[in-house]
Amino acid sequence: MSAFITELKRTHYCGDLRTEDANKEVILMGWAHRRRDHGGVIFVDLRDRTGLVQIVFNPEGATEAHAEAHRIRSEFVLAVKGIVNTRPAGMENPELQTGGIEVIINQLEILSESKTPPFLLEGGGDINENIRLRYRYLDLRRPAIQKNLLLRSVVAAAARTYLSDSGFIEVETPFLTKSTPEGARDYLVPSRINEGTFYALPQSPQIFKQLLMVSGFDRYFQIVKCFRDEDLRADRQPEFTQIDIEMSFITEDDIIQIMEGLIAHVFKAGIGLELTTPFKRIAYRDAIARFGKDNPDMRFGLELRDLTNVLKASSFKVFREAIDGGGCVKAIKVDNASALSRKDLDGLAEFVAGYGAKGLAWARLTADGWTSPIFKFLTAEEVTAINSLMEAKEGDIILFGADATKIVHDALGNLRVHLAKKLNLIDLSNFSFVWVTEFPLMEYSESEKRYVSTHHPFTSPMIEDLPHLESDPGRVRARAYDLVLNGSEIGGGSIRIHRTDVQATVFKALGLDDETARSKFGFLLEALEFGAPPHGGIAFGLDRLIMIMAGAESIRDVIAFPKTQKASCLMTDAPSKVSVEQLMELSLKIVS
RNA sequence: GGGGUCGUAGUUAAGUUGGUUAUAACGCCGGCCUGUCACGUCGGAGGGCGUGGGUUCAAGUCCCAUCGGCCCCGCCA
Repeated sequence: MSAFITELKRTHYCGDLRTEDANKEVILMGWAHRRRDHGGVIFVDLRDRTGLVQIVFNPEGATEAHAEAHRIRSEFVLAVKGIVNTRPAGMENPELQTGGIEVIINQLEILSESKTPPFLLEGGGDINENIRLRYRYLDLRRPAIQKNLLLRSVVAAAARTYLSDSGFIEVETPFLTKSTPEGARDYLVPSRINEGTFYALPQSPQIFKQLLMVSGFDRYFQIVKCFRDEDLRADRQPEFTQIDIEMSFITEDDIIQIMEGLIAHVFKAGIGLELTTPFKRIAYRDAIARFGKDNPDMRFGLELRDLTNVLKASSFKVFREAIDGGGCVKAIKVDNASALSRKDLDGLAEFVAGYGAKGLAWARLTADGWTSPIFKFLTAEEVTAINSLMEAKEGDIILFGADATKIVHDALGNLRVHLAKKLNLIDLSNFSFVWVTEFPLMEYSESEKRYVSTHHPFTSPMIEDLPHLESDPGRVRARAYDLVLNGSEIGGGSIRIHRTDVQATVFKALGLDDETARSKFGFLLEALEFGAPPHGGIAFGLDRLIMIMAGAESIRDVIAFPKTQKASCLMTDAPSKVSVEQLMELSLKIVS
């Protein structure tokens, strides 16, 4: 039996050895990735986080080590001592970084044995995710995931360096804080000491970072967990990490410039890519008009074009009713779309139905003109006008959305992305950044029958729109900006309100009366009365940023211990029931 | 709350219009093999088809319910 305690001290990592290390005596520690027993000589691929190296047990020489090596199985933990050997000519493995050498072992200690792993660690990601998540610690041994977490660490470190060097101070804000009425659903934590009351986990440190500006810290940052009790998606987890930033005495342009520097810095550090700054900018209004979304993916065309004007007088009922009802008709054009079959077009109609569109009219341009189910409903002039507006030519397909404006934008905006993926129109090596600006300050919520903040209630209105704040709140634009990367929102922020009177007006427009505003945000309103500097900030979603940098398909692949779509952890089995005693301490009772 | 999809040996999958002892590959166990690197080779073990009902002479295949994974809508200031 092995001692399970070794006198050996590691001298090298497995993946670091090169031909220059030939003839050195090395001591390695790692996991047996794979074993090839030839009856005589035994090869083992030894793995640690740096990679693989082949170790060799020869029957002559180190007899004891060779005998012990027969016991080695997958994922056994080994300590080995041996001599780095340049591989015999023709025996190099170009697939391995260490493929030029191998280590001839003269001492082996099995530090830990392993049960047969429930899945192979070398395959791709094609193992059922429930198995991977249940044995997450084994899944995390896979090089692909390790690489993602390493990238994450490098990017976080680079962000800290850049921000520290730019005069930002890292301050921690509380996790046990106060529930706020606006925004996402809070995760609640019952207070034992104060019976019947609850803390909320922060959706973001928003208010605290503003208070730090009032305190005069001038530049703050924090790489911090945030919590939102909402349903999950491929790019959304209930707990996620933000790079949270706030600055005083600045304007939008100052923030944007410094943040472009930050993003460029972390891309260089993380994946060695030199980004070109400044990034593009687009007003919210134009983003919606051209791309149907406020997070436009600008790596490809397929832009939306507005046909409402030329179809105003159309007798085609579907267009007519959409326009008369205050909606619009828009279209996107697919160049040389012969690849799109009739069946594909039906599939696209089904796709847009998911966004509330009642149908998807289309027209295929052939040598003889339009092939289209709606051709007979349109006049020759209308067809000509559409062709001209769409700049359509033979072989193209035009796809129409006619409905309430929001539905048209939703349907076509998402269809645009769907088509680009389907038709491989996206250059995956491209990183396309764009700042989206001039967001509406608030939007009318049908469900709540009132205006709600587009970002949050502390966002400053644009000065020139201030006069409309009470008369026409929907018209007021915000001093807010989102950073969009490849169609994904990776960050967002704003210049905040630093004047009590403006804040009060905004609360009022949001339907928050004085009393409610005082009880929810009294401390902030009060703080604004004690000399608040003009300030603003931004927060980046670190998980999403890493996801895009790593080319990961799921946010779970860049988080060490993620939750499933039902917000549970398959490894720890959280959330779980607690004892009656625990509930009693908290004065809680489960009623359902 | 809703839509879609998946669940068959440890893993990944196949399983025809319901029909005898449920296939394969990899992995695992054992034998042989001194140069492989997804080693090779010979042999072997291993599941009753997520769970619970139902239809039927007969269910992995059909129906209902339920649990779980994934994708999406709603939701995510």
